[in-house]
Amino acid sequence: MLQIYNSLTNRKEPFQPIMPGKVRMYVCGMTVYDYCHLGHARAMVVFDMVVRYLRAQGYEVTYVRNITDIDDKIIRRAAELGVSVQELTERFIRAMHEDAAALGVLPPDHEPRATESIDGMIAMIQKLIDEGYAYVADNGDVYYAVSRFPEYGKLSGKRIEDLRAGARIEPGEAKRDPLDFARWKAAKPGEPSWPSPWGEGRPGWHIECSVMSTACLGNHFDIHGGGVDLKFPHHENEIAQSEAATGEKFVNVWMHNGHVRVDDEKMSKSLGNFFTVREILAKYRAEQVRYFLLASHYRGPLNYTAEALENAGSALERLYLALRGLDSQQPADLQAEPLYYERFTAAMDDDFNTPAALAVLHHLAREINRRRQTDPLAAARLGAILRELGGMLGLLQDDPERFLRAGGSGTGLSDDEIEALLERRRQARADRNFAEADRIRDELKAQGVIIEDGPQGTTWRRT
RNA sequence: GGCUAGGUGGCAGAAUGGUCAUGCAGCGGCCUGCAAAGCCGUGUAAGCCGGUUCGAUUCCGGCCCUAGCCUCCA
Repeated sequence: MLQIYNSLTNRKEPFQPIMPGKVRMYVCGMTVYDYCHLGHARAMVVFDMVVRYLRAQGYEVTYVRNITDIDDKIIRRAAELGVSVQELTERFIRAMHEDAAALGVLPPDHEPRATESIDGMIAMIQKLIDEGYAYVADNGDVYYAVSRFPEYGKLSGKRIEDLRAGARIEPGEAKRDPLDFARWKAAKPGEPSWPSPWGEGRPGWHIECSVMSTACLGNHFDIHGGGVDLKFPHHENEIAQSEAATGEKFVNVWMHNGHVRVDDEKMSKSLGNFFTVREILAKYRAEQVRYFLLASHYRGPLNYTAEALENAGSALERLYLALRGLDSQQPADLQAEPLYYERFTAAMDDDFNTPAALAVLHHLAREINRRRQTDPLAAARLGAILRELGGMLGLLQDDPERFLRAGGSGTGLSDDEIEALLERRRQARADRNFAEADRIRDELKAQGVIIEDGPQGTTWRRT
């Protein structure tokens, strides 16, 4: 039975979909004004893993991940770069899709954009005004009246009094209460704007997620995810808006992934200590990065270090080495070796414990290596299971030989050149000229090629 | 200051009231012409102080420390 840690109740709960066999899930995507950094990548990979596992367990999943393509930072960035808001957002949406694909992140079923949901936002804001949850201020802004929603703070565990003590009102705002937040911002000159019953303007943050999620998934759905930094105020405000507007419970299970850190500090744009996915992929293999992201539990912090990335690469290489040379035509019969499948499932059912699930993959690799000489058929069957379970994590889907020969760092030698050197070495070994054979091996090693002499001949891989 | 996580071996990182995590690195052995890969074996642990218990890394309390949120953020 799948247990998921619910941020709303702060404990693990058995997962019960609203509609049997179906899961409706929404995850907050990016605000597209720059390239994805590793923190964004973590969120994408973590929830991709969740979707893959749910599907592998037989659930029919509808997965929505939005794009926020209008907000203050986007407007500012476009102005800085001297391009239109649309040019800017298109550029970074394309980049985000490239990064996601590289990391093995499947496209969501729906990817709504804020700018395509303005009508829905206006409708929801109007509803909030009609119901008394929002008001039009003197300056033309529309604010949500937090005091009207008694359950405000239930997700983040905050009390309204505490929040009010630290809250402040920015110049130019016309809130009745410091906690109130803008739902519609009156247009300023030169900014993108849309017509509304309250005049030209643009939506405030938070409303787009309430609108896009309920539009795609209904007023009440199963899972809502995002980084922990969105818990407050973003998700708190989403609940306040959605439940006030629809009168229904919004989301059953809230899932929050932990931060990526650098030197024990949160990786973030404002601290400037971030690494973009592009920078990282220039140095490390995409699947290695994915392994790294899944090698610690999704709710915990994840420290970014070169050592950890290299460690992930070695661990992944071990799994591919186990798969190399096996008969890949064997079907994956998970029930044939129930021990591994049961342990894998037990790990994943425990709030998506991917580190424990990866340990099961390594147990499989060891068993394959033990048996590959004495019982190749059994080894191949275990290999099929290893690939199948790896697939549930979005790993091990590459051809092992291809993966190992590709290596991480580029080498100057082409495949043909390597093969030619290996042929010369074969001859040298046949002549028992080991000095020459070793010289060629050292030459290859200097070029980043590791060779292995086995019973079936010599194999090679790039480091 | 308020709220929330957490402090595990050389590093990363799980589970667990008494027995193996796992990976990387180390050491010994096997295999190999020598390597590599692999297999076998092995060492290293639980922030500090109390308490509960036959027994605690695991439960409870206090303290110390770290991170996050409280303002834009995945």
